[in-house]
Amino acid sequence: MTSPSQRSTPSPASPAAVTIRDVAQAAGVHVSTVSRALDPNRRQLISAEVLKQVEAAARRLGYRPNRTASALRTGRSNFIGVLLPDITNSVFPPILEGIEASASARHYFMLIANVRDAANGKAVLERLLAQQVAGLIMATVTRDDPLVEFVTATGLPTVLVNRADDSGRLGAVVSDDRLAMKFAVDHLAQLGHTHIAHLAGPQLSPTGLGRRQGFEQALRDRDLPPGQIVECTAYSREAGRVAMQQLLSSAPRPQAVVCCNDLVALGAYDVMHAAGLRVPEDISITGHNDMPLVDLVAPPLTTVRLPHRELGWRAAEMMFDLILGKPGLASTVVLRPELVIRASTAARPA
Amino acid sequence: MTSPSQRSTPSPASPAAVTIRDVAQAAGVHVSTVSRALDPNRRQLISAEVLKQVEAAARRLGYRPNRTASALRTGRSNFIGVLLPDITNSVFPPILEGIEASASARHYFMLIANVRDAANGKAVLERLLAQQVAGLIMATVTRDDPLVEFVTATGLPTVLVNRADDSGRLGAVVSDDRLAMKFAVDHLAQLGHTHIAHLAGPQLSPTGLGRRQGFEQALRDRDLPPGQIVECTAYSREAGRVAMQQLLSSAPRPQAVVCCNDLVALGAYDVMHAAGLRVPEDISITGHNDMPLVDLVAPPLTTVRLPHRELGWRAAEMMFDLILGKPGLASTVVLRPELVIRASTAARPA
DNA sequence: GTGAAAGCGCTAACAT
DNA sequence: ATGTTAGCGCTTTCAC
Repeated sequence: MTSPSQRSTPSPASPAAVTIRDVAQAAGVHVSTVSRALDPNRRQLISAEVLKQVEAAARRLGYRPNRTASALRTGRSNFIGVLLPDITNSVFPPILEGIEASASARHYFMLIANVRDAANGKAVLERLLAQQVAGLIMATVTRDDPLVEFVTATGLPTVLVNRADDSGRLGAVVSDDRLAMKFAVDHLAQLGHTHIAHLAGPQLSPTGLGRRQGFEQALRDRDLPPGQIVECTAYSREAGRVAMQQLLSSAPRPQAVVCCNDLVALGAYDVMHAAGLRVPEDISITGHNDMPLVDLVAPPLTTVRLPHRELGWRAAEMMFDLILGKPGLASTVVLRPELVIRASTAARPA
Repeated sequence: MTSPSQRSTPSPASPAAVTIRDVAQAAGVHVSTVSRALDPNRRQLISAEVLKQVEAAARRLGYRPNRTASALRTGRSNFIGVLLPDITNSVFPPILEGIEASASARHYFMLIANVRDAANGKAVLERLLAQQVAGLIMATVTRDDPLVEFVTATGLPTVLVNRADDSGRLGAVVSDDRLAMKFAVDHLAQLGHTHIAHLAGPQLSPTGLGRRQGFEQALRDRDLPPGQIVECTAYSREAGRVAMQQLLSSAPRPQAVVCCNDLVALGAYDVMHAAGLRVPEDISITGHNDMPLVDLVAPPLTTVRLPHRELGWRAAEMMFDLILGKPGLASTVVLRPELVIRASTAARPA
């Protein structure tokens, strides 16, 4: 005869939340019957009549099952962790959207942690583990990241996205950086350029290294001479400016510059404009990522489009396969990028 | 004498997770002592010696407190819900960053729900409530949104961001849309324009209405004649194209167009280019939001910059005040935007 | 087909 | 200063 509000020790957060006990009482059945009736998978164990009564009572009382309690009891949460270096970087929102689509279809929630400083990575991961996340997606990993070791030791189902794991211990979904560079170099070569430079990303990041190697390989495949390479300190417009400045100060001036990403390419634009050089008449420029609006800058940027949403979606699907114990078919999935030709690349003057 | 692996009924998700009981046993003390020793707020109740032993045991065993269990016991989760209409819309990532900064400083996690279709809003909210979120931040609200009624009824501490609540029932943190429009109109008036039009946002959204009213008021304040107003069906480049087309087909052609956001302004660019009209020589254009890269489009867009990160941060702080039962000092916080003058606006030809 | 009972891992009275 | 005890709300054997 205990009323919902008659509970004792810890006072409920919201005033008198309705529990499964209240529903059982209202429906005149046992709590376990309510539990079964409200679970789609076990609903059929219940007689039609009782089922109806339970559902009516639940609705009438405004019953909302407490996921915290069921998670504790079953040992299964419906959370996945997502580690990002910078949510305002435009490559991540579509990746998140892909992850979210996969997760919410399974009624999972993402716990997003924006790990600005890599030194915090382990602490954040500890907090995520304390929340009993069922799996993890990491977009933060650098080469030889100690976090990979740590997360492997925990046994948490983990997949990397947008970054491969050199050690091969973790699954990953990435875009084909080498192919992307081949697309860019081939396009420039077809335009008649022979002296092609590269503004490379930080060589600590797998993408930075992969794109640089892809660039070098693509030149070799075409029998072109090795191009100048300047390493940027970051994937930013500012870093692009610095690198381009450095590139231009070294003779001879390249006919084309393949940039590790769009922001770096836009930094190169800045330096060219400041130096009175024209894109693409004096130097052709290519980017990487196809950020929103790079089709509207002057000149519209030729770049490589990555399947960002697909990247996130596939990474999440792979992680859920791991969670469900499905045999891992692929350890690294490599998705195909696409060259988008706009107006920042042009034929070499005859 | 039960070993960690000897547990019975529900098999643990990860093999033999270390519990507080294991630590207690290893340290030779009671679980409640461990609980106290590991809580910064109650640590001082424990003798230095025992404290050291407990900490050593916890570290040695790799103990990780289970937040699910403590949340169930205390009735307090460390989750906040965040409702977004579209995470790939560039205004939201910096807002999320601001929310995340506030939340993670308090050791809370965000549960982000991307509510693409407003019809799903209530279902998503139910799922969020089932997770026992301590508070909610909504960026999805339309005017007279039924969700406001629903969430008010639940009593969940809720704050709107980037959208005010017409009914005044919920706290909100917004940018000053009227002031923004005044900035834009004053700027154009100073350039000599007298015939100024507005591509308005959907009038169902609070921002769409507020900006439109701000526009009209700003014209009146300057004793300018009422301008033509075309309502866009969305805040998109495509909707901007459609609206601009409609505006140009009606005589007389305006000297300047104030757009409800940057994408709409870029849609207006498209139509102008297609019609052989020049920005700003033939028509000046202003945007709203200062999206990334609009400083690099041709011509660089004059627009209104919103303090997006601050918006998110303040909304989260307000929500946490509500959660902690602090007296709500402000129901709606209005932040000041800033006009960024670039090259899409110019003086009226004499 | 339904009920009884146990217990997930933790915290907070209440002892002592 | 530490131990005892009683649950938080739910699911899942095990009976009947």
